[in-house]
Amino acid sequence: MALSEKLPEKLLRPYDPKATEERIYKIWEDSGFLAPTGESKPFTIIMPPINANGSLHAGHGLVMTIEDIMIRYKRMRGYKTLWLPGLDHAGFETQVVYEKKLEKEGRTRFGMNKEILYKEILDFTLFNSKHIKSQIKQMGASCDWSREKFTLDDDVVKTVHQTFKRMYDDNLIYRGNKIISWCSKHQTSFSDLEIKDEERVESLYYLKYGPFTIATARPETKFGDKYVVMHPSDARYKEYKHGQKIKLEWINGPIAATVIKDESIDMEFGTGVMTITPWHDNADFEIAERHKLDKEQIIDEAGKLLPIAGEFAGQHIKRARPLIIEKLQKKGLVEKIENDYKHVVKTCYRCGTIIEPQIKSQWFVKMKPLAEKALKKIKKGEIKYIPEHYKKITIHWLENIMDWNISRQIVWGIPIPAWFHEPRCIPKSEREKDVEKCKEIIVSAEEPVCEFCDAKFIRDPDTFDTWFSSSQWPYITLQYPDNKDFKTFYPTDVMETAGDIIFFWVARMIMMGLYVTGEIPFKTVYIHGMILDPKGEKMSKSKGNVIDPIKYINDFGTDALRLGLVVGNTPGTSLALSPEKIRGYKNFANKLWNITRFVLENSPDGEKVKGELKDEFDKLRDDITSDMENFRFYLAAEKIYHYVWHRFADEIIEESKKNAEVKSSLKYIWENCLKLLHPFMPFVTEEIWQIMHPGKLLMVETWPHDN
RNA sequence: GCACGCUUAGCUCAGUUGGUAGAGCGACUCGUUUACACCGAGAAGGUCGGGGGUUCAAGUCCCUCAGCGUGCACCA
Repeated sequence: MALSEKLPEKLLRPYDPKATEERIYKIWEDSGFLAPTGESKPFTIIMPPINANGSLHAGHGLVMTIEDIMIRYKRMRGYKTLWLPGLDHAGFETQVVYEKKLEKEGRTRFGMNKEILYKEILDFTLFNSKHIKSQIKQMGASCDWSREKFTLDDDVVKTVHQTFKRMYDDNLIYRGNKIISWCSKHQTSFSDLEIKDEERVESLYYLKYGPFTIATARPETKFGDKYVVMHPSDARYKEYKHGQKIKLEWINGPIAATVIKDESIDMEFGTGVMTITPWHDNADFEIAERHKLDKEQIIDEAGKLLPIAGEFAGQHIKRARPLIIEKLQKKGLVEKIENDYKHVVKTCYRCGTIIEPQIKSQWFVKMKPLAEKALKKIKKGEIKYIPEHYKKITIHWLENIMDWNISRQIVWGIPIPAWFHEPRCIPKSEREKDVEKCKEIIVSAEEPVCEFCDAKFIRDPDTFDTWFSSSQWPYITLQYPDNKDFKTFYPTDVMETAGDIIFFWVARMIMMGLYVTGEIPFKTVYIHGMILDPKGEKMSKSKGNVIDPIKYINDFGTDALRLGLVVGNTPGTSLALSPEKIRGYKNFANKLWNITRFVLENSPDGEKVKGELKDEFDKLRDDITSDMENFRFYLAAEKIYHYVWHRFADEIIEESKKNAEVKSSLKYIWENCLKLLHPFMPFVTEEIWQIMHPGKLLMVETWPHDN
């Protein structure tokens, strides 16, 4: 009988992803199987929340592909799978994107009403969220939309506030007046991780400072320098005593300098003598703290000199430097200038502006106690890292961790629930002496009332570092502490993310998870590599080589893109993605289509495979299953690809044309191949399954196993 | 300065506990026979960065050198 008469008409034409993918996704969504079902063992992945300030990029495409592969595999293995999607307000990142938008419109955030600015960014974010979500669906992500979370949802903010209060009460968060990293362009402080080191060649100025010569790369900070520091055992300066005062002529006239002896001085550098600017330099700040020295601000938050600079006051430091040198030269205070001084400057990771350290009152998290708990768990191997060397990197970072500044001077973020007492108490007439009991700081989401006086509390205008809330993502999304989801799905199974946020996010999630819940937030960390452009270069907007994954989907179909992203992509290693590679996998999707046509036309139902063909397939199945269990998706994908095309299609089907027994085995093998392929190429395999088994879903078929 | 990673076919990369090198793409030669030209058959192409060591056996383990990349620290 000519079975082809029964074939659906579309099977007679090439496979058309555009006519298929959206329809198939809808079927999955409507099926209810995107949510966890059944009472079996759970398998959980919390999706790294996607920044809602743009479009999906190739890296996101990879996240969606790898996580979906894991979820689909486990779902077919019968696990109660939860893949929880989320979107990120992405505090500073989004604010920067929005500022650029404002700039294009000829506007600026400075001077804007804060509420209006917040509302505008919120609208912008919500608009982007819709777009991003539809792109996540285009990638075929079989995540549970009924549990979707946004980092500014009320319950998220509530938990973040609770954690802050708990840590404050536990003395793990403190208000510190310390030296912090300040970006004068973005007008906010940063944590150490947002600072990028950049090597530059600049001038090193040797200046006469009374009887000494000091070397400096930053003459514009030197106005307030009144301490001259040297090593206690430097023989060259043994005649000068610690605390000795020396009168000398400086930039704007005579000053009295005080000699300080400190062991942190490198006798080999320059002349072995330096002056310090504690307000604008980390090392100088430390020296000043040790010897309880005065600290004076020289540069304001916009990068302009303060009145202490005399005639230079109000000038931007960039412009002022040559003028200051000119003046020093006129006064005969410049001994020499070295123009090839190579050193590293700290810059803002977003705009490259040189970071100006400033002393500011900010909130800090005491990291040492948190890191210790995390280190114990990681060293014991309770969290598995793939690839493993990320474990070493994490341990190294945790062992040398510094306190974390979580205050940001930006509008777009979760407000810090802290209130400061008005500077002056307003005594309640009848109990005047109670005023001494007034609390300076109260941590509370709602405005507090002072019990002891009539003064008001002023809200901390700052917002949290976005990573402070992100680091709580696993237990927040599962609605710690009382929700059934938290009890069922925490600790989660896999955290799959990019290597560049291993400290920003992964390590902090471990610390916060352990602190708040007492348990690790995930058992395995899977770090994927970066996606590079076809030439192997990092994609960036400024280089103009950013690849839009949606373009690839339009040109070749999602399944082809997914396979292109996963084959040959070992964890932690970068992958150059080229259209040629993806085109190859588009052809493969079509190959599946044609195989199906041949199988349906030639192979009867119900036959099982026997003998060598069976042994061969069983070995492949076991091999691939083992690869899936061990996160070797790049190998599993390649193996099934190779078997289907070059063994099953090229040889077994050809053989079946002459051999009836082989022919009768085709359908059984093919159906099992489709199952093995499904996690990688969900759309085309599901579409084929719908043709072969109308009304059934491949997504929830059982993964091939030993009978 | 310290640490980590990479170096395998023209290109992009695999190679899981050591067993005598693979895939995709590209280039080459054929080919339309029961699905598929978004195809098939065939052949070409590598002293696995250099050097040394362990071993019966090394792309794989150890040492060393070089190049590339990344992270961290110091930085007057």
